[in-house]
Amino acid sequence: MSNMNYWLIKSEPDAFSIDDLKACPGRKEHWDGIRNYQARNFMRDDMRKGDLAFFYHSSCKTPGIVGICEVVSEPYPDHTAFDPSSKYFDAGSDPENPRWVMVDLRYRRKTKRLISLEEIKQHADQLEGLPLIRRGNRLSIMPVDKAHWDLILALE
DNA sequence: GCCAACGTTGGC
DNA sequence: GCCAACGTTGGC
Repeated sequence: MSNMNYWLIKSEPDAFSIDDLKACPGRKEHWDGIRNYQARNFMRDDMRKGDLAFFYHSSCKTPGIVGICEVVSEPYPDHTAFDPSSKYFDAGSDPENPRWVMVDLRYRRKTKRLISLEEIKQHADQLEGLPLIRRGNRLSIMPVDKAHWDLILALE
């Protein structure tokens, strides 16, 4: 897999944790509800089957990377946008031309320990351009350079 | 719980 | 097309 991409995806553990993903049938789940255009564009244009992603816990006691998952589908329409009863319903998403997409993610493993945001920030000089450590960052799906991926994993 | 940062909406 | 108001994210 020579031209695969690496990612970081955020999830609030109170809503959906790495353990929740692990507990899913087949250890996989569709990653619905992305309603941010920048995150959508990354997913739609650059995320492909076989890519790997850090699973990051946000809005919790110690935010950080807790595991690794794999993209196991190509991007496809997020059907929750068409469901009026869904909290992700978007009347502006036309089923003939879907506005939002999702992918399927499969649990790979947990990291040996939590790699905290605080610790990642300590290596900021070697992680230039990583959106996670940019001020005010709110991206829930972001690309991670291979070099950055390797560096962060080496902290494990 | 606070609040800074950011994205989106909508009036003009 | 500008920009104020608003809602959300997410670290602290």
